[in-house]
Amino acid sequence: MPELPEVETICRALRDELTGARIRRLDLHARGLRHPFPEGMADCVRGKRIRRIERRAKYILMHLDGGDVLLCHLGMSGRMAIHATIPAERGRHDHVIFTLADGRGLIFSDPRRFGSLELTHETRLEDHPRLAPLGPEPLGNHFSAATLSRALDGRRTAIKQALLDQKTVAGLGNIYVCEALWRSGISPLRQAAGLTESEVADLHGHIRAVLLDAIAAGGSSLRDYRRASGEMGYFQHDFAVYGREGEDCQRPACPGSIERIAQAGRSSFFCPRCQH
DNA sequence: CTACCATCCTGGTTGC
DNA sequence: TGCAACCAGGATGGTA
Repeated sequence: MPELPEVETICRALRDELTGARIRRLDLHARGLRHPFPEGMADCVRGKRIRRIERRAKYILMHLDGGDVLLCHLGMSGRMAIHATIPAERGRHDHVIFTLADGRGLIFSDPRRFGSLELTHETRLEDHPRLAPLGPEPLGNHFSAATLSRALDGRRTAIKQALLDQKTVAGLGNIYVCEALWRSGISPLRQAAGLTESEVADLHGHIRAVLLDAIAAGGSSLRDYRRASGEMGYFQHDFAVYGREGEDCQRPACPGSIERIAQAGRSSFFCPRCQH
């Protein structure tokens, strides 16, 4: 479910609340979600302190004592919530429960079970099969108009598809791709390699801008997403196109209305009047 | 490379 | 009101 801004919002809250906390125990109430939980994960993390929490693409990385790293992906419906105490009754989709030494709980729940929780080590983090293929962080220094241009070079697939591909740039999903393309005035149907240099430069800037705007709003709360504190994000009110099929285009003086089409089985929302 | 398909699951919404 | 169809923010591996 969550895309980069939602994961970033959750990550910041977890970082504020959990850095330095010690894990008393980890209880797994499933064999795994998208992937099986690693053998011995609960034993490995027991008693360790959470040293540092960071985000890579849509993954939450929790660095523990000894260099072990928990790699968590929320999939489409995953939630991470901090509780002052462990609730007496386990929720239907609470698959992973961390009990901290101070009595608090961190609960990973995921109705659709597309999320994942894996264990690796700092020394081989970048080689991890989930992380190794990822493209640059869109808000990082290695993502520039030039690197985006290079990533799109020679790709005959639609720009919509190319941007959803995590190898092009990491962390975008359906919502923010639609929004960035609208802000850029570029049709999702355009061939990726066919964008002009100036269009790529616009797109690069708008990808960053829409992500920063969404992070500033605490992410977007559609069905499942909540911040780690349980609060909603608010960026869904600022969508220009996502989920706005039939509504008037918000671009000043544009008489168009938002259309929805399917690309590779996913919905694309755009204004055919001002996105070329 | 590319397009396309299926798959992992559950739950909310829509339409009859 | 009931029920079935459809839809969903993702990632991956297979096929042609």
